[in-house]
Amino acid sequence: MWYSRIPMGAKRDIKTADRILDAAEKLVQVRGFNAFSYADVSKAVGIQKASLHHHFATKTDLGVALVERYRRVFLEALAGIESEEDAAVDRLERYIGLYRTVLRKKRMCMCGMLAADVATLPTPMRDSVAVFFAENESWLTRVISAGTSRGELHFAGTPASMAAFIVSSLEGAMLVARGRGEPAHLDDVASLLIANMRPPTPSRSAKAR
Amino acid sequence: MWYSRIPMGAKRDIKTADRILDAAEKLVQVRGFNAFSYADVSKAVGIQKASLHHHFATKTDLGVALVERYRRVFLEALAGIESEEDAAVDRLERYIGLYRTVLRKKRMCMCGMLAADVATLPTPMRDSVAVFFAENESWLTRVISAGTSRGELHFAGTPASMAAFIVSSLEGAMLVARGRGEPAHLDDVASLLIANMRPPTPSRSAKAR
DNA sequence: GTCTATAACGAGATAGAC
DNA sequence: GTCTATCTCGTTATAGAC
Repeated sequence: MWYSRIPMGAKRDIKTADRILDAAEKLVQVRGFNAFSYADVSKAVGIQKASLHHHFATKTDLGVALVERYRRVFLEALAGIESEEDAAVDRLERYIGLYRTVLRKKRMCMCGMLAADVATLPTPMRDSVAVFFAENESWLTRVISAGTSRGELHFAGTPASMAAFIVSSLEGAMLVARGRGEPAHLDDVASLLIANMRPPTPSRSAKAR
Repeated sequence: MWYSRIPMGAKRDIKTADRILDAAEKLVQVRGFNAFSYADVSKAVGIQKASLHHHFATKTDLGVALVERYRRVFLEALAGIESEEDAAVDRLERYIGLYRTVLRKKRMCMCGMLAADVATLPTPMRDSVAVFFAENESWLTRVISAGTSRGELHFAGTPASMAAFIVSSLEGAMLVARGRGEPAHLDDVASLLIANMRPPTPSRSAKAR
């Protein structure tokens, strides 16, 4: 009896919870945490409002689950990049690609969005958002350190400060791209970012002097 | 009769409207457009909710007035910088100072905030936000063009693309600073930004090769 | 121009049947 | 696990007295 009910029930539960998370994630990325409601999620998932509370008792619970899943998925993507690319520039291009993919779906980075909403967020969500940025900078610092020591990158400042700089530039580029209504803005910023980190090519740097 | 009433009435009207705008501006910069209410403004200004509607009939009207005033004040600040500083780097430092001042008050750039809320904004607000960024980039492009032609700046890319890059970096730095709960983040990004735009000093660039 | 009072609606959340 | 029904509160906005 129990052995037939629990696994099935658990499976269904997980699936519905994920569908809720998917819908809520999109809503947060497009509208922000304060501008979506259980009614919106209800419509998107095709389930009644009250049923949502069975999976996520409060909006805070839903929000915390949302950020934690986002962080986990992002970290997995970073690990994938590191295993697939060797050159620092290629790794950075792939990193930028993550942002591009989000913006192409007309969304903002979820944690960038939540950073704007930070004053109104429940504390556990706020903390998790801070960790997201710390994790990003930490990964980038490692990639950049390896790149500089191999002479693949060149810039003023430390790898850690450049890592922080990259996160800010890309988050800002997404934000401004939305504000200007011009998705291509992110591409322009990304190009310039990479261009200014490449080691000087003897033939080209002639123009500067 | 009319000559004594109209000027007085008009004066009082403007003053209250400005107090409302001040309170609402702060609320938008801290919480976002969807996370503040007429009740919040009412409390801050010390006037009843219904009275607010006399000055700004709808929240959309208030929002449009808010962005337009913000743009105007910002443009005046930019004009002031241009008249007080000559060197490109000094002008850029002063420009960055505008962002620093906002963040020190624990606020986000209003248009950066509204860029996050863009999907939920009434169209006239959205348009005005887009113009804010265009105006910023246009001013920066002029400053950077002058700086590069005088040899005060050095970087890969065009003045216009660097202007867009600077706006994105600073908006992103404010956003991430809030998300991380570390106001100093903006200073770090600003330092690196300037450092990577300075022309190469012969003695120091020795380290690179 | 400001007030009190209230309308009309949507939010997050709960109770309890199935 | 999902449903219907309902509660309570906060939201934007209006009516009309002063």
